This record gives sequence, C-alpha cells and structure tokens, in this order.
Amino acid sequence: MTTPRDRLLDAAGELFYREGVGVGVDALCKAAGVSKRSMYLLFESKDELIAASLDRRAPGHDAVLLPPDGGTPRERVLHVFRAQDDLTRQPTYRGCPMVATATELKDATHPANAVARRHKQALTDFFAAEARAAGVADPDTLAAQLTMVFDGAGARAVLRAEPLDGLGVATATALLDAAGLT
Amino acid sequence: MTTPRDRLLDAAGELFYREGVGVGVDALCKAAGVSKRSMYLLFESKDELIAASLDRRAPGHDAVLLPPDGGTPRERVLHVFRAQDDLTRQPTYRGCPMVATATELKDATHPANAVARRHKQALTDFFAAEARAAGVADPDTLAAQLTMVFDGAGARAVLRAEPLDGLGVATATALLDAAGLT
DNA sequence: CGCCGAGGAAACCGATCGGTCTACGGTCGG
DNA sequence: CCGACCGTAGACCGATCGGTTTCCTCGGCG
Repeated sequence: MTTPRDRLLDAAGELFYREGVGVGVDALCKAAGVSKRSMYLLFESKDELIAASLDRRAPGHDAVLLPPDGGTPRERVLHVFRAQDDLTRQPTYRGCPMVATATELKDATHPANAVARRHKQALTDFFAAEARAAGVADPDTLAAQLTMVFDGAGARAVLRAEPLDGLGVATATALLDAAGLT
Repeated sequence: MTTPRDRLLDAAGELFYREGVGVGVDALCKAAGVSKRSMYLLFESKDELIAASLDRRAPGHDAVLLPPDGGTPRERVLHVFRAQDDLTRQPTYRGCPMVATATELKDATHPANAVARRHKQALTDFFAAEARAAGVADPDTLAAQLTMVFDGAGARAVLRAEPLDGLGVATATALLDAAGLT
C-alpha cells in the first residue's frame, strides 16, 4: 500500500514534468487521490512539494542514464548520451526535469532550484570521475563540457520536438576525442 | 511616440522573460500602459501576444550575438559564444528566451513554439554558413553541435546562477578544432 | 461498545486568471 | 462646434489560484 506522501510525490513528479509547475494544487491532489488537507499536512507549501518531487525523481533518472558497472570510461560516458537519445524518442519527452523546472521557476532561491543544481552536479561529478579514471588532463573542464552538451541536446529535442538521432552522442564523442579520452 | 502595440510587445518581451509566461494579462497591460481592451483588439489572445513578443525580441537578440561584418569564420562563430558569455554575467540573465519559452509552454503546437524553432534555426544556419565558408566537411552537423553547446551553456548559467566564465567559448573551440575549422 | 486519530470531501477565503464590455476622455477632420 | 473615432479606466464574468477550515466517515484499540 502506497502512502499518501508517495502518491503525492509521484503524481507531482509526473504532472509537473508533463504540464509544468503551473499545475494547480487541486488538480494535483485529485490525480494523487489525496485531499488538499492531507497535502498541506505533509508539505509546507506547493513550492516544497515541487522541490521534494524533483528530488524523488532523481534516483530513477540516474538509473536510466548512468551505466551499469564495468566498461571503459569512454563507453560509460557515452552510455549516458545514448540513454538520453533513447529518451528523446519518446513523445512524452520534455527535456531534463531539473533544467525544465529551474527554467520555469526563474527564482534562483526557490527550494527546487537547489535540488536541480545538486543533481546536475551529480551528473557532472560522474563525468569527472570517469575522465579522471582515464587520466584526462583536465577532467573537471571536460565534465562541465559534457554536461553542457547533455543539456543542450535536451533543449534541442524539446525545441524541435523530435529525437536527437545521434547528435548528442556524436558531439560528446568529439569532445572525448579532443580531450584524449579514447 | 510609441504605439500601444510596441509598448505591449516590449513590456511582454521583458516581463515574460524575467518572470515567465505565467505573468497575468492585467499586470502586463499595466506595465505597458495599455488597457486590456486595446490589447485584445491588437492581439487575438495572450498566446498570440507571447508569440509576437518573442518574434520581436529576435532582431535585438541577433544584434547582440551575431558578429559584425568581417573576420574569419572561426572568429565569427566564437563571437557568438563570447557575446553569450557576456550576457551570462548580467544578473538578469535567464537563458535563451526561445529555449525558456518553449520549455515553459510544453505544448509543441503553441504559436510561440514555431517562432522559437524558427529563430533557433536561424542561429544554426549562421553557424552552418560559416562552417561552409571555411570548407568544413560536414557543416550542418557542426552547426547543430554548436547550437547544442550554445543552449547547453545557457542552461548551465541558469541552473548555477553564475556566469559561464569561458566554458561555452572553450567548448565551441574544441568542436571547431575537432571539425578542422581553424 | 465507545472512543480517538487519520484522512477524505468539500466549502470557503481573498486574490488572480484570461477575456469581455460599458462608459468616458481625448483628438481629430469637417 | 460637431460628430467620429481611438484608446483608457475599470467593472464584470466564470473559473481557478494557493491555502485554510469544517465536517464526517472510517478503522483500530481499549
């Protein structure tokens, strides 16, 4: 049996991603099968719920993007971009949830923004660790560059409303080659 | 004397960028010094106004990003990323207006989405023209990659709420080098 | 059985949403 | 001096916003 809290977080994660954070609390509670009363007992405000739902999405997100154990650093990095490429083939793809939420909220002090920044940093850290393992000269710069390509690829897929078709993988490959990560 | 139409488009362009498309029509009209009645005589709906204001922003946007006449293709391409770097130093920077609006609207059929796609394509076309002038093997792919880096760099600046500090320029440089555009 | 807390349904709050409409103040050409 | 017209101010519409509150129905436990 799922708790009201879980149902709220799941419904929020899906609705906020699909329709934006402008979705009303009433619609959200109805989708979660939870009363507004319970929602406001579980969360201080809608803003807190946004942040919490974003946080909850992260593990699943990582599970899709990050590679399983094993493989060369190059393959492990490229796995992320291949997984993103697959995601953009789904018609429900609306870009990276972290980027989308931060973009919608504008306010840099919003609690959800800290969540987004933290999880985006985790992806950058993964790239940096692989680059370091491969002995790249400047792993942090390469990691930042790969993260930018990742988010730029997501933006492209959203704007054009079409799959990436290998463009993200190709760009990441070019950067890996340039950095000597073979 | 500015026309009500111009004032509306200017106010909409600034407010929608700074606070998002969720800004109300009342606040918008007050900022523009135009009555709601006039607004709805000039535009069919708020959605049309969003699209029109985005369209109006584009020339100024191009003027800031695109290089003046002259210079090598490489320098002309890098000028775009240097200009973007400067933009991210401003505390009012909220990312590329086209990307931000498309991200907020979700709906791919929204009139503003076509505007965003068109103007993003214009940037890609600029990159492709420079690449072609420099005799690059696959100018269209390079142009798409540069556009992704551009948007990824914008997303990074928004998420981290800090300037790019050369990261966009460095990444674009790496891609130019990789493509043999010296 | 009675009691109690958890939680759902829904009324309610003031504010605001996108959008329409009336009424009035200006500024023209005749 | 006069209508014709453009545009503003703002009331108004039903709906919805984030958030609070009241009421009532449960299930578990003594």
